[in-house]
Amino acid sequence: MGDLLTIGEVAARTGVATSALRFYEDRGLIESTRTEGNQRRFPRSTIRLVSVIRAAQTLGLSLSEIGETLASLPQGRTPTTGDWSRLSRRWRSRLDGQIASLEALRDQLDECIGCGCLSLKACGIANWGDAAAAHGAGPRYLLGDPRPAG
Amino acid sequence: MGDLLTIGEVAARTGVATSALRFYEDRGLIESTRTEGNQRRFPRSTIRLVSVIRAAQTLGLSLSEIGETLASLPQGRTPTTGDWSRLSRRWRSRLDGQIASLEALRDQLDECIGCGCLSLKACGIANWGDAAAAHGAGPRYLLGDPRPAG
DNA sequence: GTACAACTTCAAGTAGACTTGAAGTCAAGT
DNA sequence: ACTTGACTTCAAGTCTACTTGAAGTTGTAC
Repeated sequence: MGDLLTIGEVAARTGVATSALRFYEDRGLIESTRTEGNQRRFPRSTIRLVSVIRAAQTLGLSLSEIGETLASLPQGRTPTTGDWSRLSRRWRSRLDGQIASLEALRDQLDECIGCGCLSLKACGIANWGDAAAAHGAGPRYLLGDPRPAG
Repeated sequence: MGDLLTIGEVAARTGVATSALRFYEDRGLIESTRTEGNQRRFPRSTIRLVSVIRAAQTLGLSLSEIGETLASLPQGRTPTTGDWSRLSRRWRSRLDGQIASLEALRDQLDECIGCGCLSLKACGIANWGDAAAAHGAGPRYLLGDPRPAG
């Protein structure tokens, strides 16, 4: 009723499971204070923060990347209008890059539809594989994984 | 030298690790014959097939989905020009959908850049979280996960 | 003052797509 | 023949992002 929310309230308002919220806290993405009885209490701003985290995930960012970005905000938390704007702009760039990747793939696919893929040398599909391989082995992120391997 | 390749040769030509190729075979995505000494020998067409598998992964398809699609090809393997065209067209649709999702997200982000995200009610960012939550819990696929949960 | 939902921690499980390692076999060059 | 690199199988490990379960504690409504 003050401006502190229980983990269940945050879960209800964000649609994110309490287990996920504890997980986020564990990873340093969100923070809480504790009651005398050791229960978590989150500031209201956590709701917005969780929304931002979910949005960033939709953009393909990993939790650790999101954490780094959030940690780089001036005071570490409770960002200002300008902070949000910068964040939005940064993610917008990433989004643009992803869209561009997909469009390139679409163009290749269009060529492929035309050629029927019977000539490996002529068809772009052969190069898709090569391009993907250039990123090295390991778990693969979607959309031409712009992330470094580390 | 004939038209049969060792697993190492397929790996070298596709950039996909031998362990991954064995994994694909295990999942029924590719097939091989065996030498008398029990070593795998792949037809040349496997190179193209692996390229297609990688491309499909870039589109966000899971290996099992890719397997289903490939299995639905007329004789199970060695597809014709028309088969590839149909595949390409199907995947092109998916690609278009993904691009549309990202563009929608970009539009929301643009609104957000304008509003500064200080008003939860007015800003689209609050709805990103809601939209994501609507997909339910569990491992999340990128790009508005168009896949069913099963 | 007690019932009961909601909370706590911690360990283990899940899914997808592989990789790594162990222990042994095959193929090709000299 | 023999070495050596490529191959074999199978089990277990890796990574991300969580979920599930067990066993116990807290907060609040009645």
